Amino acid sequence: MPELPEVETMKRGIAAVVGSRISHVERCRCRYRPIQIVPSLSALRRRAEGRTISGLARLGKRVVVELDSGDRLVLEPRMTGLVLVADPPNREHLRLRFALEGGAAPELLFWDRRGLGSVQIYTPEQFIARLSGSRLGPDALAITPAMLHERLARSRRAIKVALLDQSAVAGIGNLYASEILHLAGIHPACRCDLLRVDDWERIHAATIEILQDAIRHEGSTLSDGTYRNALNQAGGYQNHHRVYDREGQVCRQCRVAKIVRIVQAQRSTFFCPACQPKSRRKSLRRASR
DNA sequence: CCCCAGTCCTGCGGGC
DNA sequence: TGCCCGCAGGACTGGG
Repeated sequence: MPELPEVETMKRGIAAVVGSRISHVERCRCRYRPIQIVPSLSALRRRAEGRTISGLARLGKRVVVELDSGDRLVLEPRMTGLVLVADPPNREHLRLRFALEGGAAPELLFWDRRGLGSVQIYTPEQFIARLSGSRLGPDALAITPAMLHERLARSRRAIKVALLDQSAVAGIGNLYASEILHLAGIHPACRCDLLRVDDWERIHAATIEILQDAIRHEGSTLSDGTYRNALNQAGGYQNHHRVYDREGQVCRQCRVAKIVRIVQAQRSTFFCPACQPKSRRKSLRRASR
């Protein structure tokens, strides 16, 4: 579930690892299938051990650990992965341990309950080839209204489905796509190619506002409790959700309609039928009555 | 190229 | 009480 705000919170939470030297990389013994390491555990060890962490970045839903060699260590939590510098929720799902020296944090941990996450080590060239251009779009907090329009406006897909396309814009996942469209007042099933310029401007503004607000609250920890920050603490944004996981509850904006859940591309979408009408004309007619 | 369905994985909750 | 099934949705792949 970690999307841009959760991954940004994880990245900020591990700031203490910058300047530390990675003394040892250890794949934890556990009864589950080992998580994917690209290209391999031995390559990760060879290229990371002895190196100093020179910086941290985030790209979409990935944490990027920059090494003094120029190599980039990419931590990709996917559904249930966590990046920690404190004790993880349990030991049994701990996947990878980076022992550190010379800094404030003794270790950097990758924990993943479902094991869908992935860890990669890339040269600068490999990093660009894998994580830019046609593979991964601009980060959702760096994109401009014009870029968003350019990358999505010709698509015939529903806007909610298109916002999940990481090659168009990186960082938005299933939860925040619903939140963004509610703030923008746009029905999630609207076809991208039927949206107008001012619709894209509202989607862009809502994207920035929702993601920044969620970062301020350190992300969303849903009822399954999986997401935690780098210190194994829950986020707070779940208490501010406009629509996500609120099916049947009254819309916090209009205070009249009830939130509806639909399925798009095999994923849940939540929206308010009053605040997000299918066509603008209908809502204008309603407003003028 | 565009888009969708299927796949990976584990934990949990509902139905019987 | 236990077992089975469906669901959760990150990214990727194969195929229409």
